[in-house]
Order: sequence, then structure tokens, then C-alpha cells
Amino acid sequence: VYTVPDSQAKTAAHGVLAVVLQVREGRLQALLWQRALEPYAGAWALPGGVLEADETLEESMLRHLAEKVDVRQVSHLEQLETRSDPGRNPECRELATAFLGLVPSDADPAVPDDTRWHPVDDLPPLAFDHEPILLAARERLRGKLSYTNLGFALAPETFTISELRDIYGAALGHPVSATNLQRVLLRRMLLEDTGEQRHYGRGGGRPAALYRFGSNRLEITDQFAVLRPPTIAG
Amino acid sequence: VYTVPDSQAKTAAHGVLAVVLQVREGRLQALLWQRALEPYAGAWALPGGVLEADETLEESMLRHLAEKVDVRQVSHLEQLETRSDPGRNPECRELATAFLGLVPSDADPAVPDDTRWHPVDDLPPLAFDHEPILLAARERLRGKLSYTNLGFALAPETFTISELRDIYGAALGHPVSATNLQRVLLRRMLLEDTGEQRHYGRGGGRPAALYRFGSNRLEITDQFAVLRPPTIAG
DNA sequence: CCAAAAGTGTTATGCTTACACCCATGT
DNA sequence: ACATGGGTGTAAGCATAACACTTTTGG
Repeated sequence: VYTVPDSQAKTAAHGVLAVVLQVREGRLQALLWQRALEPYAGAWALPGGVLEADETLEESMLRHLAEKVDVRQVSHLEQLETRSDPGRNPECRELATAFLGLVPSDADPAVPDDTRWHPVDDLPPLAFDHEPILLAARERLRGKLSYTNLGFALAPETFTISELRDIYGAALGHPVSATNLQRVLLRRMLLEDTGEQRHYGRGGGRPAALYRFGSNRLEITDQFAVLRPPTIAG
Repeated sequence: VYTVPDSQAKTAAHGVLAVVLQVREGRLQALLWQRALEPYAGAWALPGGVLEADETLEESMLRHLAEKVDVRQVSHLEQLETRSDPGRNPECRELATAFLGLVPSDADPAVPDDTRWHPVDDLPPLAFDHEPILLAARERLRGKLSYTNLGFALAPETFTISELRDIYGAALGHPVSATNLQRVLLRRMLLEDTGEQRHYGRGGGRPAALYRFGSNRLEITDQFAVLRPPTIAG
């Protein structure tokens, strides 16, 4: 019924692709590089490459990403869908596992000449099946901003609530109230007050408290939206 | 920077694995088969097989599943993580893409001799990395029962609220109130009243209304738990 | 008439949004 | 003083959980 895979036959090349997102200039932007060769010459593509024999997908993704950006600036990396349509690459059969990578808004990594940041709501034509992958990554980010602490991966080490409000607003695609954002994140105990203060704009105004996220690893903070377990009687 | 994959080198076998879950005898159970050969002889494994050259992962998964159960009884199939640890299979390098498959509680598919249903909360020793995959699948199911209409995939075509309560309770792992389950699902307009009635147990009691799910495709019903867009003024 | 199961009415609670208002700083 | 942005107080809305109570059947 189950046979040991025959490593000669039936195998296909396996690639990795990263949807690297960052809030830059107040907009959610994705890292793309412009293809010089066919297929899809001139179109923009997600950074990625081929999986080697002795590495995991995650290791491979970080390795290929290192050619595009300083990997230390990638604050979060998680696996998305693996694409397998035999026709997705017209040249040869190739599977690709997509990842969501996030970069804090204060980072400005050096990128190669062919590589640029593009606002996600104003994308150029993309190669292969990269556009649905990119949009799915954005949906994943938007969902997780609501029920996890994933904001840490988009925010600088320390920040004011106003700055965080702008980051959440750009990522979610709708205005966010600083008042309510602060309440939600403080109630969930995701933010720590650093005790320091800083000014936001040029004009006057009360100086803002500087916060930081208590954890820099993904945590689910609102698991049971409904159908919670019964409260323990007491 | 990006090279066309060399189909000769660096490729690994690619497999698919299914975590097939069903509520049977009031418990959430998974379909497993017992390995006869090394490695992991005697241990239980998730059904699956090798990806062929001309099929997608989803097609391959359904094809391999057809050897174990009647595929028409699989009411939902979705992709989970792709596992890639080079040492996950001691015999050879093999990637595996895991799927979550769901079977309605009234189905009783014929299964091969080496294959059996096992309660998820009382698992035998599993081969390879199948145990974390299985447990992750259960977590995915539990999450999606709360914020999607995924109950349709575990429930029979028509059912009483009591039957649905038992199904949700088994899948979620905690008691569910029929009263509140009905309110939640009706408010979200996921259930349709068939107009028919049926008895539940042997004893007396008022006959229960028969419901059905309005849609048999996955829909997200409670997308924004928090940080919703502002209500349009009016 | 009574037990059993289904279903509805009602209340309490908690989280979120919305908005008014006070606070602290620069000019 | 006054403009500007930061932060808190407070009320309203909404979904859910909890539970009492009514309804409908079989024995």
C-alpha cells in the first residue's frame, strides 16, 4: 500500500518563495525583484530559490533571503501554502513553498539593484502565481494582527502608541484608533511601558510614552472567539 | 540571482499525508494504518503516498486517500504544513505536505485490513513526525469550528441540534451547550430548518427539528474578532 | 400524570467601539 | 494664551454564556 519513495522517478524541483512585508512610508509594501529572463521577463517576482538536499524549507528560505536583505532584520517567518500546479512554471515542474516574512518598520535593509519595495495596494504585474500568494500572505497578516501579538514583527523595538497605530493602520488597510489599540494591547498584556518618552511630530503636544512588546515570538492571545470552554465553577 | 531549477540535482521525494478526522462513537478519531515494514514497523502512520509528476498535491492526496476510504465521503480537505526536516525519514530525504481531511459523522467507509480509526485523545505510537502533524491538524479544526462554518464537514446532511452539540463537543474536547450552539449558528445564518422532525434517544421527549448547513464550502463567518473597520457613519 | 428531551425567555458579563474631556508640551 | 498631540473616563452596543422556564412527546 505504502512504498518507499523512489528517489529517481516522479520527483520535481522544490523552491521557496518569500512574501516579505514591511510598513514603509506609511504603507504596507512587499519586496520584489524584476525578472530579466524569460519566462515572465520584465515582470516582478517574489524572492526565493531552490531547496538544497541538506536543509529544511525554513533554513533554505532564510538562506535565499540573505541574498536580498539582512536576515537579522526579518523579525518573523512563517510557512504559508505549498503551490503544486504542474503548469505554474511553464519551463519545468516545480513545487514552491511560500513564506510570510516580516520586517520592522524602522529597518532599511540594503537591497540589490533589481529589487525594490512595492506598495501592496498598487502592485506591478507579477510573474508565475506570485500575485495570489502575495495577497494570501497579506490576509494571513491581517488575521493574525487581530488574534495574536504579531504586531511585534512590524514595529520597531520601542514605539509610541501613535506610531503603532500607523503601522497597524497600514497593515490592516483601515484607520485604527490609537485609544482602542492601546486598550486592547494593554488588556492583553502585550505591551510594556519602557518609562521613557518621545515626541511624535514636529509641532508641540504632550510627549508620548514609549512602549515595547513583551514577547518577540508569536503567541495566540485570543484563541477562543466563541464556543469557549465552560468557566470552572467557583 | 534566480536560476531555473536543475531538475537532476538537489531534488527530494515529495509525499502527501492526510489527517482524516471523524467523530465516531462520540469521540474525535483519526484514520491510521499500521506499518508492517521498517522503519517504524508496527507503529501507526497517517495515510498518504508519493506525489506523481502530473498532479497537484490536492489531486495526489485525494488519489491516495481513495485507497483507504471512499473519497466521496471526504467532505473537506485543506492543506496544512509542509514538513522538510532532512532526518524526518531515516531512509531517504522526503518532503511531505500534510492535509486535514474531514468525514461526516454518519459515514462509515470500508477501510483496508491494516487501517483503523483511533481516538485522537488516546493515540498509539506514531511513525515519523506524524504525531505533531496530527495534533496540529486537530488544533486547526478546533480553531476553525469557532470562526468558520466548518461544522458542515463533520455533521451529517441533516441533524438535530443535540446531535450537532455532540459532534462539536467531541471535536472541541469540551462540553458544548445545545442552547448556545443553536443561537450562535442561527444568528450567523449558517443553519437552515428543513421543516422535518426526528427523535433523538429512545425515551420520550419532544421531537427535535432537523437542520442542515446552508453551505458545504468553507466560509469565514467571524473574520474580525477585534480591530474591526470603523462602522460606516449613518 | 410524570419523565425526558427540545426549545425559548431572560439576565449577566465581558469585550469592544465611540466620544467627550483632561493632560502636557512647544511656540 | 493657544495649538497640538497624548492619554483617560465613561457610556453604549453587541455577542456570548448561563440558567430558569415552557413546550411537546412517550410511557
